[in-house]
Amino acid sequence: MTDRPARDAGKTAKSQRTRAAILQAAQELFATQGYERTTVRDVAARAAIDPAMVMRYFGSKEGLFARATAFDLQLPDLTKVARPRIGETLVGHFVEIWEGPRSNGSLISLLRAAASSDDAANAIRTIFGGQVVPMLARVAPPDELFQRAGLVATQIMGLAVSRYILKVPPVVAMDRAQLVTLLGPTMQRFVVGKL
Amino acid sequence: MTDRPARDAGKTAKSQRTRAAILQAAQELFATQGYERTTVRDVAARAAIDPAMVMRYFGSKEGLFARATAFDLQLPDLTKVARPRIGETLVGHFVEIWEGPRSNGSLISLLRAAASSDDAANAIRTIFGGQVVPMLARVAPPDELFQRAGLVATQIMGLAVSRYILKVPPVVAMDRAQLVTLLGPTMQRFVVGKL
DNA sequence: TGCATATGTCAACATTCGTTGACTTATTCG
DNA sequence: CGAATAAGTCAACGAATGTTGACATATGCA
Repeated sequence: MTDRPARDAGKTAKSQRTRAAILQAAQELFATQGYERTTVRDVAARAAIDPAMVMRYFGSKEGLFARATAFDLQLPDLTKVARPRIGETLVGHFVEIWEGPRSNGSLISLLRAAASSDDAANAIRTIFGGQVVPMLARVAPPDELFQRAGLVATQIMGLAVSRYILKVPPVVAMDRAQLVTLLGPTMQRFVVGKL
Repeated sequence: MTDRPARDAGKTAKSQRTRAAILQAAQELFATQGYERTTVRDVAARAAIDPAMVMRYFGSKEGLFARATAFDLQLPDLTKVARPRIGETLVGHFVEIWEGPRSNGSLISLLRAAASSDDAANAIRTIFGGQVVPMLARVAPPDELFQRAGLVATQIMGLAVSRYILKVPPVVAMDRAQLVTLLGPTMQRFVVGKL
């Protein structure tokens, strides 16, 4: 016998494609409808596969959600950014993550889910603690680091909520350059300015 | 026959009490769990009444939600506030609404629900258009009114999301006075400052 | 008191959901 | 080729949900 211990693991190229299709459908639906309103059947229909395949590949709806919302912010090294432009850089980077070509709806999915799930909220806190705080630690005053990180969170999350979830008209109407110009100074103050 | 056209309308004092109990239970649950995860049975259990009573008094779960999230921001008249303190006043007012003694979880309920419901998101947009914009119109430059209202939205909603939904630790740790001090200047700039 | 109306209880409904297991088809490899 | 394994299909399950209607009880008025 061949020593293949694993059964039903996605090995072939074809399976990778359907797996990716499920993942993409899930990301789109989670991002636009949140966790509860997104059903396994909806995901399967959009991916044009059988609902049972979702279970085969991801174990459960929660497993699928965990995979669909795993991502890396790829935050910049702020020590390599001209100090007066840190605020603008940060705002631009987040908007790029949300709207840029490589964007999937991951962060927005998580944010939507966090509204009714402590697990999702905890995932966002982990991202902040593990990615945003370390980034700020390189340029912000150490004794105010967490406070400043919290302030950054309020502005960044507020932008995301207003623009992508609540869809507040004037916020939706702003283009990326405007967002950088208008929110950059606030961000600058939160990171390295006088509080 | 008596010409009473309506049947089963809450007329007696006793019914008003149970009606209020249902409403309070609903507000608490909607605020902490969001719309989807809050079941009619949960509300009934917390109010110590029968699930059928919820339907009798509010028609449907959606009807209950609509009643539980109807509220008035009671925003201040900014023309009576010293101009340099407008920002601090606004931040303090919102925190008071959210945490003060007369607070019910209405706004937070709506915010949670908006994550997965376009109707709820639209309700928040209506509140902004009907209450926040008119308030700002009395002190903000008219040609930038909507843009400034949008910026105010990003900061206020961001604070609410970070503090009450995501529960970002440093944001939760700040007391009201700190919030006013830290976010006041940003608010000030968004309302009457140089953009 | 006695009738009418409001208030509350109970059980059941139809539907939808996540999940499972048996089955069939396609693919790989000796 | 032909056996073994992966990929995909199908029908059904048990549980939970919003909602309904029949029924029982309490209350107010003539």
